[in-house]
Amino acid sequence: MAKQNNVYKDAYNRCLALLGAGESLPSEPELGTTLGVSRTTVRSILSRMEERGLIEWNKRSKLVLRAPAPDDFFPDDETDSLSQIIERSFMRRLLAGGAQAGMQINELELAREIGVGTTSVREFLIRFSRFGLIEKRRNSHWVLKGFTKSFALELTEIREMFELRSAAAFAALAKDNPVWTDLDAMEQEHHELIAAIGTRYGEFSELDERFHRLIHSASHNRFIVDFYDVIAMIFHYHYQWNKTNEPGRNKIALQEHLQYIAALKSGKLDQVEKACRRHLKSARETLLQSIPESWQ
Amino acid sequence: MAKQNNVYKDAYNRCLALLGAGESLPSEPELGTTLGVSRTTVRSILSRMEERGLIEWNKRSKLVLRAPAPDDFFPDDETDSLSQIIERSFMRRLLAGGAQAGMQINELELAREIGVGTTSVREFLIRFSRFGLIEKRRNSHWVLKGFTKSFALELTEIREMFELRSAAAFAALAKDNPVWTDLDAMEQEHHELIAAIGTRYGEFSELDERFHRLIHSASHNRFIVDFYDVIAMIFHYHYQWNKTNEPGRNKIALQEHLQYIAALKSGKLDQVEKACRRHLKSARETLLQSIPESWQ
DNA sequence: AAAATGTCTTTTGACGATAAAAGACATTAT
DNA sequence: ATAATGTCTTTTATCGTCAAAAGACATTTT
Repeated sequence: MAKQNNVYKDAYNRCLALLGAGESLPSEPELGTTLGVSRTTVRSILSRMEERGLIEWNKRSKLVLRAPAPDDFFPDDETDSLSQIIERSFMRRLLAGGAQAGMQINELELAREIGVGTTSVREFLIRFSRFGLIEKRRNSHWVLKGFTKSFALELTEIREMFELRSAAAFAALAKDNPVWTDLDAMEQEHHELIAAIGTRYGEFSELDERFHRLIHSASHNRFIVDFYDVIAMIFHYHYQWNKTNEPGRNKIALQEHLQYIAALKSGKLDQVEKACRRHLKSARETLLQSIPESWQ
Repeated sequence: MAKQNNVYKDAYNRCLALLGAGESLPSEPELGTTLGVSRTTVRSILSRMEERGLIEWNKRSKLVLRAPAPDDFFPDDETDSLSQIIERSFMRRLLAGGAQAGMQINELELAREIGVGTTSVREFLIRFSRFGLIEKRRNSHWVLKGFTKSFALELTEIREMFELRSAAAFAALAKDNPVWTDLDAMEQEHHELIAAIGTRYGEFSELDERFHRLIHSASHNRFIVDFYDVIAMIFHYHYQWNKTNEPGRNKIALQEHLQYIAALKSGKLDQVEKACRRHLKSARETLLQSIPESWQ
């Protein structure tokens, strides 16, 4: 097989959600924009929907015949992109413990075990290398540097530099800048999540990422903005890894965010710095706690 | 063709330089270490040297028969790695002017024009993306962000943050740390280069990179150290691009380095900061001047 | 016995091929 | 005349393949 049609399958599943709403579907270009795919893929989706009796399709008219049933959806594991599959598989091995610093990474072996071609694994490793966890030996294997304490410290050092600077830039933005509206909306979301933290604590991770990305965007610096990808990646897996007292930790973080937001709104730089430092310090400590002692 | 044997050719050329010196060559493993290649490649090199009558090879004895002649060397363009070829070719187009921000980058077209496979071009673009000059649209083309003024400003902003921090860490290192010896040697090199700046100004670029990398290494932070790759890459092509008053500019930079070195040795943090700031400011201005107005 | 050599196996680097997905252009509908 | 559709071309994502290069192991030399 040359290429999986997961883009089509994923877009098809997302398109099923649009069926309930109206009486008929919008035009092909509009659907393409909504789903983030080309018209070619939209037309494949519409073809299948017609075949499965979900819609009646005749040129511009796309009448919805019935609501989608559970078995209309493609299975979740068929909608993942290859790079997601490889990333998950790779991170599972990395965090599963057996991964010692200095270990060699074998492209061919990885590809065989995951069941994909070597090209995809190579490309993944090249993209992954910017996270600072692996390193290439010229004309030879990759070396695992390990998810160690010093990795976490180096990562958070940069994070703190970048976020302090971004926060200061944010606080200095004119009050008519649309980011303040975004911040207000997020503040509201924080209150709602704290109120229901007992059941909704799992939603913290996503809100946390959106909040910090908003602040970093104020730096107007692509290197700072891009670096948040590294942080988000590490924290994403860290959250999956360390579940001890998750609701409690998340509630504290949310409260720190609220103080941080208040400081930003006040426009007082010393308060912004203080609130930012406090929050980043506890984020760092949480990250450090999740690294097993054995990895030093 | 599956793979070029440029590793072998490059190592062969470098190995020819070792022939003049002694009466016979060292062992295969030792040669491998010296040349940075495997024993397999070393043995291919020795085979060819024997065929060409350069050495007499019998097991451990590798007697040198004659000094290498100019036509013993492989042509320079056969010793470059594919990624170097692609990088040069890509940067030439980028700096040749026709490259407007927002332009699409076509993998297939690039591959055809350079005369290489698409896989190599894809891998190059993925690696290159960390320089912040291009961006990928999912399932689609790459977009050129352009070598613009704002790119230069974002790059130098990070550079200044990282280098100020590294310089402070450097100045605080214990006096018995081996980096001080390296710094002394480099100071000497600076004096020598300034004395002969009229003819040797072309050597500045390499010394500049070594000097700044030494300082960054004191940060003990992989993200700071790795970021110097981005700076080095941009300045490498910038130096090739902007040749106006090169000896003069380089002399000034060398003198700034000397003040910077003196400040580091003094251990006085305020002086280090001042010298570092002054040098980075003039480096930034030189970079900005080389960006054509038309690129805004 | 420690290191070097001879021989063989495995992995990396790079290519062409192919289905999926994007995109271009002419035609048709409102 | 603007936008949507039908049709066709081009590009991207991924694979299998193969030579170059690395690496492993047995054998030989000092």
